[in-house]
Amino acid sequence: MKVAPREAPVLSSDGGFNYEGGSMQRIRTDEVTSHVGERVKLAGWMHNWRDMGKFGFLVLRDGAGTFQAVLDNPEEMGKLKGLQYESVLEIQGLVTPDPRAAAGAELHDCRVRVISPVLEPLPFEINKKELKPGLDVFLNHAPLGLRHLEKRALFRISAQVMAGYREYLTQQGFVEIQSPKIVGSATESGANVFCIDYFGRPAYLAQSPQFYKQIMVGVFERVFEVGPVFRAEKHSTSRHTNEYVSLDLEMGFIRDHTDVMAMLTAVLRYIFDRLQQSLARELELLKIKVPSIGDSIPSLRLSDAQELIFERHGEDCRGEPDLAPQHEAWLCEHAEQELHSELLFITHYPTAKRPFYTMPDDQDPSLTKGFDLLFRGCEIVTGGQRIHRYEQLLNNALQWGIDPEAIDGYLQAFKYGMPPHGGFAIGLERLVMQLAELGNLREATLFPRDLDRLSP
RNA sequence: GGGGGCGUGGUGUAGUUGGAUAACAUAUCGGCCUGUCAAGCCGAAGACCGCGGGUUCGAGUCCCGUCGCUCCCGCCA
Repeated sequence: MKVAPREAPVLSSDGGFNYEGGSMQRIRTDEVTSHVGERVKLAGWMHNWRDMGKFGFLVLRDGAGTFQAVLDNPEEMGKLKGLQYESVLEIQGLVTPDPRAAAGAELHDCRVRVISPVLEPLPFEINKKELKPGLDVFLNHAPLGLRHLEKRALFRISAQVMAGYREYLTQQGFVEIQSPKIVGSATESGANVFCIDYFGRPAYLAQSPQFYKQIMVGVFERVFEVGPVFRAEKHSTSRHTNEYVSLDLEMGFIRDHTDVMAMLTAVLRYIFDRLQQSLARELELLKIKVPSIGDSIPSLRLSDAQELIFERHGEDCRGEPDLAPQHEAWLCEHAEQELHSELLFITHYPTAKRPFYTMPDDQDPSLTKGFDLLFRGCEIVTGGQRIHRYEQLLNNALQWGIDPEAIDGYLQAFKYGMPPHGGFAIGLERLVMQLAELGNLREATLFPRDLDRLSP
């Protein structure tokens, strides 16, 4: 891009935020309307500038939102000359009520101060209603693109999902933990792990807090964790990345996996209610329809689900150990039409397909007390009851070809007594992706790590 | 690891069975405008059509290779 050289704008002598007359407290854009008739100071990014000739409208954006200032002084307007959008400005002005302004008020008689000028044109527009660039271009410019109001709304939702998760579980007597992300052995066989050099010894990035949260059930009974997990799978799909945030939980003294499913149902209901209360504007902006959860989420056994697919779609996947993405989509269609639910539990996956610590079903030990939760056609949670007796767990480990030595620390918890327990892991980005009906998991990830994306 | 699709100004797209100065929107730059809010109007600049080779009188368009992106499958959250 060729840019004509311009004259650099005149900056304040300190170039910073504090200056003479800077004794006035800066307020945020969402506080302005409670200062009608007063002079206030705002600071933020030049979101838009509509030059009408003798005057113009400057839309300033800060962490809270946007606010309009009217500039009609040639000297103040001249300070914007040569500045691109996203320049950081400070504006002092009189809060004046005006029905013509979207907020019902605006700043008049403004004085502008340039804090950080932006001189190079932006690679794409971020002050329009919709963000135009394709995924790749967007992600390469994430530091800029994430400033778009829709992206901000999305990641506020993401933050509130985490906050709601923490809030509800804390109320229910759960203790938040942080398990190590550098581990000495792979948690679950099969899944690929990232190997790192740990002072000359091989170590791995944790692919799940599974062992640690189970161990901590032995301490607190009820624990949860919000943290990153790492998967070295070389997959390239719209619903996988190599690092994501896992909302984990593990709880003791359960009757069976249905207690865990009930807790999951309750926490999701709480999160969804909370979103509607605290982020109504963001939900509206993104046209998000939050699903309603009744007394319970409908549930199907895997074998029944497969039977249903055979009957309704003619595809025979009966006997398969797992569902294909197409099957999940079909089942969710069915759940929405017949059961009036956008969420659907699938239970009783075969033992052979689940990890060694999964509790087998009492009636049929070839099946497990494990479940998945599907949401609008995509798997967002996996969970189940775990084996709590030492001998049974040890035998299973051996049967699965796992060296007990390698998971010695984990087994220790069981040797010294563990209650019946179970838990689950929600994929945060998956949940948000499905909630906002996005086409790609990366859109729900701030800085996605995938097969060939390591920055920004 | 396997399969499909797409690469055209900064960005997003159009470009017909191969045909002459590659179009549109927006951004950028200049000008006009006292109520914009995806501002509007006038003007300018900006792309050798990802790269390499081939077919042809002629390639953005067809073929081969290559690189990049994207989607699907396997695996999973």
